[in-house]
Amino acid sequence: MKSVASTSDKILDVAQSLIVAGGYNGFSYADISDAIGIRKASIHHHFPAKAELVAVLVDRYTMQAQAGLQSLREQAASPADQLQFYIDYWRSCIENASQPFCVCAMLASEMQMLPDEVALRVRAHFRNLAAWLTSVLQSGVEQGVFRLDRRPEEQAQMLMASVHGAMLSSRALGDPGLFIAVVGPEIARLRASNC
Amino acid sequence: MKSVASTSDKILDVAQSLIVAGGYNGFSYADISDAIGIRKASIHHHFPAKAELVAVLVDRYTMQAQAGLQSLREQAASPADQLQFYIDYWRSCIENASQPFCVCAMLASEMQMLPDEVALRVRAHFRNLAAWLTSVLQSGVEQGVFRLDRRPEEQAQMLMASVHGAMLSSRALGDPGLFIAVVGPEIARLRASNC
DNA sequence: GTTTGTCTACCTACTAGTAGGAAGGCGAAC
DNA sequence: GTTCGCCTTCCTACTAGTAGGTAGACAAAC
Repeated sequence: MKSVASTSDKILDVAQSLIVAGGYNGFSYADISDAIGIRKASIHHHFPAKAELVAVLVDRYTMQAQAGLQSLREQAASPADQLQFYIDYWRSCIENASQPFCVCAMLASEMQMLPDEVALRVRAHFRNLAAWLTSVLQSGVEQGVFRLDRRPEEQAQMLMASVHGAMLSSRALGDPGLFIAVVGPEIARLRASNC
Repeated sequence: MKSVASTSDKILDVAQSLIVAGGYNGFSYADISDAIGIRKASIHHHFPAKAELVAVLVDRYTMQAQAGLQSLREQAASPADQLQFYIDYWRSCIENASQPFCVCAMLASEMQMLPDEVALRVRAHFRNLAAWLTSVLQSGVEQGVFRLDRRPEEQAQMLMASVHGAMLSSRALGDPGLFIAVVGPEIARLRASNC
């Protein structure tokens, strides 16, 4: 329990923001070295190979995300609030530019050339997120706050795609507000579908 | 009017499929060299710098896309069919793996580290596509085949995000069928919103 | 006294890009 | 109708710089 982040955490932090910016091939050990003032060889001491570094990074990211989503499920009053908190999290990440893209979404776009150990973990994150969204939607239906016109699994996939697509449009068009303009109506529709 | 593709077209073709697979930093002149059996220096003769190659590639892609979308507008009977043809195009690209991702969507994810000349063109493609979708939705509303609960521009952004997000999920989960499973219901909803 | 973390110094392979020349097509001058 | 110069295309051979990764020394901490 140190007061400052450990070197390996600092390495992962920097690597993560570099991946968010430019993907797997968009950063090098030299970039990390420059950013935190440590020699390249020292990074290799903590993470012998690049694929391993990114695999550990994705593991950490997935665990953080799972923990965050799990606590959302436990703390937020209704499934509608849980969904709202989830997209609000990303809205703030994008609007204050602290993390304008999901690491796993970034890596997923490069799926075809990712080392296996990384690709498997990225795929797992997508499955986890889809499962979480499905479970939230399912609960919402049971509690009568959502009215879906598709099975919860399908609706969850649609929602996840919308979130990632909104991140991409937001980035492509350089308009942080576009994220919520796209995702907002999408979740509003789940609640208001009272035909 | 040659029977075979010119060298520069072959270079662009190969570069495009390499970008679709791994993005801007995911290919090199050596990769193209290997693929079409020409020396690296010869590629530099046609495209002196990498940024220029990709800029020309995006220009070509955008022009092809614009031409295709334009002819869709002119040929397909109703706006609903136009939309259906559009997503059917991508469905077949993804299912037969001929082009499992949009070049500009791929590049958009790397926006932050793209050379300006490329980034500007990618952004233009997003604007063009959004404008086309807006115009199709608008016509659909006027002809009474669509019933939107948002302004056409907003609905177009939502649809575009859905398409790109569906491509990403499809790739991340290695499930080509997921694309249509996500996008299909999304456009079905535009037609069936007869509350 | 071994483990941990960092360093300097190095390696090989690859990156984008350049210099300069050979081979051939083509139109004009003689 | 052949020679001339220009242009295009491709080549070999090279550059400077960067990629991921390694070997081994050193100091502090356990």
